[in-house]
Amino acid sequence: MDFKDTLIIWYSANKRELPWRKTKNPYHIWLSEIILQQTQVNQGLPYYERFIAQYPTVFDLANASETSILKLWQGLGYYSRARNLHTSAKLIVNEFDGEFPNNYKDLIKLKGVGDYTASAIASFAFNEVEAVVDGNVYRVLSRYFGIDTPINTTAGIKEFKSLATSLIDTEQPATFNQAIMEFGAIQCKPKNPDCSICPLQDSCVALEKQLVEVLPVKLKKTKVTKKHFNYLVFIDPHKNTLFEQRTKKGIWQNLYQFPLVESERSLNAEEFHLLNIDSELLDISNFDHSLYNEADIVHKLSHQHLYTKFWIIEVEELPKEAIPTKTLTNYPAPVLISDFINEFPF
DNA sequence: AATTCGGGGCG
DNA sequence: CGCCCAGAATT
Repeated sequence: MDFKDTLIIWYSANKRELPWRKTKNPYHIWLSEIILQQTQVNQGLPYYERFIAQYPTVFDLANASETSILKLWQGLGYYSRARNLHTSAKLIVNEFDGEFPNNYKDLIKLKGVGDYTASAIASFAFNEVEAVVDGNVYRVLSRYFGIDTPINTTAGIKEFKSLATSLIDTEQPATFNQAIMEFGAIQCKPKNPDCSICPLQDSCVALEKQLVEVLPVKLKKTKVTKKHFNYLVFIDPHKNTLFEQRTKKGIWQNLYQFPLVESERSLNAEEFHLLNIDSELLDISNFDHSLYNEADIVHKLSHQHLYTKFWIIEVEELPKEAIPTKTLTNYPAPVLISDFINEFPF
């Protein structure tokens, strides 16, 4: 029995029941694939259910505000996915009359849809013969064929896409793609796979050469940078506060936060008070403050560690764009901020 | 080709 | 602590 048949038989016996596998609706499949980018199934699942419930069609998503989409996305990370989702939904509605692109070539033109996602939608929704190559597929192929080409290089990307294309079951591309990914997620998993029960154990090069824990090869990523964040939590007598949108490009773009002052290092109260906090709308030359957290709250991201302090500043008056603290949870915010909002007794 | 984008889970 | 996750866009 060949590679594809073994995988498909294994899949039929071991697959999980997942909601996006029960539909051919390209919009729903698209939503699931964007949500699942760099995200484990268990983490993405509740977000998928909420998005389907709140935005049942591409028209609902296109007509929504970006802020409400980001709010529903809150906590999932990589927020450009949500912004691109909205951009592409509007394109599909306004330019394609709501007709979803139905082939790889057109799908990959959508913002946020690259080779993997275009292949996934094209095969799952439209039965196009296009091989998916995600993290699972890299692992399965590199191990089974004993390939040590680094997967995060141009050469590796080309080599594995070509190999996957040569292996796909052209009669059932959707099932093959699901099968190889599920196999990577459950059987040929990153750590401590149980090769003794693997249906491919007799022909797996990595198992034979004891390379299972070595493959796939991945070039090391860059080191993390450290930053020091000081959030200014103003509170006036009416329990209003300042909460503003991050408009700059970069991390957490278009999410909301308290006014932020970065510093070179962690500040104590005296050093903080000496900061020249400049604001046209706010005279805070003489304010009283207290420190919410004595020790820095360390928020760790893939390539940044954020050492954070929240400074509570009680003032008599705030500019008119101040909002009631009760409404803070209506806005999309980074986990770092929303955790504070949920914790702090306003 | 290298970097940037989040957050959570796991050994 | 480092690596991984149904990757893509930007530099």
